[in-house]
Amino acid sequence: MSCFEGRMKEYPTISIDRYDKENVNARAYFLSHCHKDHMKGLRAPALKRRLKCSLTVRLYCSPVTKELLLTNPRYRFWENHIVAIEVETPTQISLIDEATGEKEDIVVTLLPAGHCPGSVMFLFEGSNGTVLYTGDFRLAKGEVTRMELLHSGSRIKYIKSIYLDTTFFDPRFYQIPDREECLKGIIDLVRSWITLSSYHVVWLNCKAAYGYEYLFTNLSEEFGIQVHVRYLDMFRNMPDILQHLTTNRETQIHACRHPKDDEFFRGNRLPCGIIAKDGTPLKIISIKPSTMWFGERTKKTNVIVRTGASSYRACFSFHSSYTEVRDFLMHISPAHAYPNVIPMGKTTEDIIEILQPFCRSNSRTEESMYKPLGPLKRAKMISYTTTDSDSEEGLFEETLTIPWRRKIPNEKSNLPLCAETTSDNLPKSQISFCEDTAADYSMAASLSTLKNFCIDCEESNDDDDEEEEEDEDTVECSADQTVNGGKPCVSHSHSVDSSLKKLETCCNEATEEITSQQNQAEKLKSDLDISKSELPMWESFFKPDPLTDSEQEDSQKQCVDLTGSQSPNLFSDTDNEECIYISSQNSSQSTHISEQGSECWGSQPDTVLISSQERKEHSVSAGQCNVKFCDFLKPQEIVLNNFGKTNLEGREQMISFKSTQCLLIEDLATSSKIAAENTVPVQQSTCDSQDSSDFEIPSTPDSEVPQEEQLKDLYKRLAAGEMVIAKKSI
DNA sequence: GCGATCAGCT
DNA sequence: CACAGCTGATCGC
Repeated sequence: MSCFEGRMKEYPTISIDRYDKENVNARAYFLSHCHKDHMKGLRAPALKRRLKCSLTVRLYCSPVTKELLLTNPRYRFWENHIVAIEVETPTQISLIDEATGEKEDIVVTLLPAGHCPGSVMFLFEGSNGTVLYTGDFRLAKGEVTRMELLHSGSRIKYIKSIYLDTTFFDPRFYQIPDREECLKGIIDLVRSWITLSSYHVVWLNCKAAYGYEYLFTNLSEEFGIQVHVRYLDMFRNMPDILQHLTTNRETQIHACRHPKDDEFFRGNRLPCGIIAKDGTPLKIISIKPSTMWFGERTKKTNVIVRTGASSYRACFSFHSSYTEVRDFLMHISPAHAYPNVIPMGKTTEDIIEILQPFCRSNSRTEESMYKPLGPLKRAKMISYTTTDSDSEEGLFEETLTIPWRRKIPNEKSNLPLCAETTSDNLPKSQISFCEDTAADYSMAASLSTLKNFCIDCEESNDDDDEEEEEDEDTVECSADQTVNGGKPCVSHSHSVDSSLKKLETCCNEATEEITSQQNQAEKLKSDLDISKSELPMWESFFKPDPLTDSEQEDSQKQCVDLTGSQSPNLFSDTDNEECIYISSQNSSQSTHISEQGSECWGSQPDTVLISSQERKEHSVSAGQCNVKFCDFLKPQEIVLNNFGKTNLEGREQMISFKSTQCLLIEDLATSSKIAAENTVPVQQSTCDSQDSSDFEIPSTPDSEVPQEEQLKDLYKRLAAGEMVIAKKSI
């Protein structure tokens, strides 16, 4: 939840995402997206009075946010005071003090934030410097490098301050599976259920908030079935979303709400109360998208976890993970960073301190001043337009001109369409977007988080939440795995020996991982055609601990039970490497939850883990993932290459702790002028060949890659809680 | 009656 | 769980 008070130090006469108290008197208001915690005071009497008295004050937001806001009758009074600004269109705004006539000009640019429909970041450029307010955001690693308007030429603009979404800037959320992986997990689960019969329906237990549209539209496209929701009036002018939703209850995918929907579900009824026409009871599973629930889990990182007889949790996040935020912040490298979200039990100062190492102006000035200033990666071979006349427009401002697969929902179909995969026809660019190399985590940051991480990844989860169902038993850490900052965790006791042993194992594994990354990075440099499957995966840190023999037996037994004789191997979880990966080749022919299985669920002992952990190349080749990133992300962010030069550079930089490159500090006046002149979307063509330069990895002069022994020593010292100080090698 | 705030819940 | 948002109780205007 946002704790941002509404005002930025640099531009205190404007208010963002807060409209109470002193914010009422702002010269201009900004709204990043339509979530209630960013709308505090937005319909309060004080603000209504202000609007009546003022001739100049306006609320600025994206066109989609304006639409969503004005659809709510309670906010309709804003109609004549709200100004929609096109995304990625630098726009000058005059901030006028109505009492004195004093005027200040500021250029604001809205940048897509990938949080929910209409969500944006605000980039402000004016006499007090360039500042970025991120609102809430979810951007994949590397995406920031492709945001042209954060760059000047090929270099990142000098950002004086960033006001940052720190919701998951916490090692517990070190890595969250990316959007397409989560989506794919859900799609696979939904497919496995609704294809059993027309009486099999899924209920998406989503909280009433904007942000799940991406899920609904993709499910709808995948299966050709509209998703039942209680209301859809807010999307009346957004055909892209509207066509995938329905208020007709006769569908197999529901996202409807009812105040007592959990009670309904327990009674095997949907919140909307729909029953089969012939009286046959519907067979319902619930899928609850969650992030924090998964953040607490350390043993399994599967994107889908069965939590009850017919209940599942699906990993789904509107916010960037720790590594995503870190990547974003490291690329921006602002002089100052302020958190918008303060976790319980922490103070703003605590978080500022954590953010400080990623800023330019910290004490280790020279080291931190060295910044690769990663060149802006431009989209290649993709064109898009703002004036596309087909029905794509409306929601996300701009539209890809390249076609993506589109299935028209079949409203009348009673039987679910087991959608055939057609991604083979897709240009690869559409599905290979935003793969991470995973090799580009910075060494130093990894080192600095290792200690926390080791502790974290072992943290206990005596999670006893979830439905009070008889077979409830999510497989979690056993007591002897518990380490918490060297102290026993509250819920479990354990021996110090076993803790140390675990820690040591963890560190050894980490060393191997880091060494592996080193080698891989070297290999990357020499072999640009390297297969991505060979890239080291930090996620392997999060791999489940090997199951005990009995657990394995249970797991296998359960898998067989559930799948019957159809495809027991699908459920093999014995190698502890990949959990259950359902390939596109066989998933359409074999279901992975059998009818028979479902009827036996009451006696099933453990959580069933489904899908996930597939390597990146799976998500590319499997072709099941019908992702329309453009729904949330600007087309220019879709690129064909994925090896993050910036991050590799950053990694190298951090390995060698060198500081050789100057910062480009932009002339503010020039910057403002450029911004003001660019009142149309910046679409400069990249005449210089980015194709090759994106893959060039210049080595830092005199850099020195640490040896394994050195790293081991570092880890030992980190594990022992010692302060590790990097030697400057110049 | 309405708004603000908080506890409780999901 | 602190995600985002509801409901209901209480208090003040």
